[in-house]
Amino acid sequence: MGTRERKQREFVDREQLFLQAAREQICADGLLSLQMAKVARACDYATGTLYQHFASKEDLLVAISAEMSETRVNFFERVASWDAPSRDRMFAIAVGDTLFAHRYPEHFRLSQFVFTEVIWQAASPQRRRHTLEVCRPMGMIVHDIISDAIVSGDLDARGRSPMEMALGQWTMTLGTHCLVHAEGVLDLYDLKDPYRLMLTQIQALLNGLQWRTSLDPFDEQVMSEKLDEVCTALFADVCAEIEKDNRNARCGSGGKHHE
Amino acid sequence: MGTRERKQREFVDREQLFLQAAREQICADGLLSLQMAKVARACDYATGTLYQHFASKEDLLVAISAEMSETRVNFFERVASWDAPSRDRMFAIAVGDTLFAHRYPEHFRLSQFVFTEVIWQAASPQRRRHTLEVCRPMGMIVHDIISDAIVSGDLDARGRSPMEMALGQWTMTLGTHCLVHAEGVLDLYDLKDPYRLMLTQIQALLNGLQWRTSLDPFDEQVMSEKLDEVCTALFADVCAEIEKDNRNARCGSGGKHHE
DNA sequence: TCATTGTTTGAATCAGGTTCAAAATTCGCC
DNA sequence: GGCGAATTTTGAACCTGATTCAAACAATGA
Repeated sequence: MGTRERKQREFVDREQLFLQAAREQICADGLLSLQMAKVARACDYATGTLYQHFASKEDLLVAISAEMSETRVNFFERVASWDAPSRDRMFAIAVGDTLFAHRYPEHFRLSQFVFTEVIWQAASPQRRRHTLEVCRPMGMIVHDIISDAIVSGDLDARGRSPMEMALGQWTMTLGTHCLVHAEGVLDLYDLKDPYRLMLTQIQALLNGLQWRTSLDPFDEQVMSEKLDEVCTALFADVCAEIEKDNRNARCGSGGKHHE
Repeated sequence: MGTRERKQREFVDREQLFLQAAREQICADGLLSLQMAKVARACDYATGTLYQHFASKEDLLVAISAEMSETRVNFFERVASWDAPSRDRMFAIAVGDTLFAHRYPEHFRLSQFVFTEVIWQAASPQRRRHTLEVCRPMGMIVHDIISDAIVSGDLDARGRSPMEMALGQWTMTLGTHCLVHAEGVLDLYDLKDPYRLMLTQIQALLNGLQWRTSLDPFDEQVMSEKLDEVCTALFADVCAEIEKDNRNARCGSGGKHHE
């Protein structure tokens, strides 16, 4: 009899339900006002039941972040299976990330919070392990792109490991996400459209690493073409959705937007 | 009579005292276990008095971060008054930041937390304004370095504003700080000494921006020389302190170190 | 000296995360 | 179906720690 399996599945489903409800609450009222009791109530369960799934509020937050990361991994996977020069794939990673940030504006806000010592350490070790596991493929995909680049002669790593070569782009995207969510900071210097600026800087970085084929990052024409290429080849659906959603409330599955 | 001024000064002193105590508590027991009542007690004041200075716990955290940022600004200022080629100064900014991170390991951990929506929004508007004001000079110094570079012909900004040109390095350093504090992430890919790797990537970026004079970022010899140059010219004291403190507990003014 | 105004105090309040004994449900077996 | 054991769910009670505020205190000034 599949009783055990059914139970298992129901448990997973319920977890999904909780995660979904929590995500909606975050989108609707902000990270600040997420309350365990409210999440449980919203799903018609008692508070205690929620604690069967998540060891603490922090644990829940990390779990949400991990779940969204799975979607993010999917963006990376699209790039991995793209048949294009290594440098274009590397760039596509960055583009995918900016699209992801547009499509799920809450993700990086949450993830910035979650990777904070206070939250991260308060989550259960299993949760932390699982979360890192979920994120791992992103790194591996980048790793493979760089390996390809080295093998094919597009890039001379000069004895550096692939991930060491990746660090610049990685930190640049990460830093951009941080900056975007640090309210008021970009305004200090009147910086608009940080993601577009980031893509320019990334191309400059790739040039500096002498990753073939070099291009002029300040040529708007060329950049727009590169961007379009990636969007149509890999992220047509996402771009369409972003278009559609523009000027609409949207988040996860349709709560009112916070603020 | 200077009664008003004396009062004012005493108030400022007390605030300093609170900030100091809070910083020590964070260093000793971690961000998690900072307690308002304990901070007040440690200074021999009642809890309520602490609230004369800080609107909330979050407000206090932001204030600590702002205070440490003043020290960080000092690092930037040293670079600003350095008589060296623009590119070397730009690089020195990054070096200064890595030294700052070594010297005050708690700062970026805290600042990552503080610029999180949850904390930032919970601080008082005045505090937020003041904090941004404190940080502003850092951007301005970078701005001026880039302006110099453009004027002197070291850099062709191609119509970009100085801060737009700075964004790559800015986000790269920011992202590196984040990564360093995201426990477990660097281990995933067995990355050691992220700050050294960052400096390499930054040189690559500056090359990619065609910022004169280009150098080989993968030449350890050259990089070490550049690094030494900055350390001896601008941060001799800091480097000496770091040397000295190596393998010692230290934080702010000598609490036991957390974890 | 006494009223006034401003400051400090810390016990009381409050919010919300977490626990856990009791109630409900499910399961295995006859 | 009926019964007791095992598991799951429940939600009110508990607990921690931030925040408040009425009373005590201190400085000011006439």
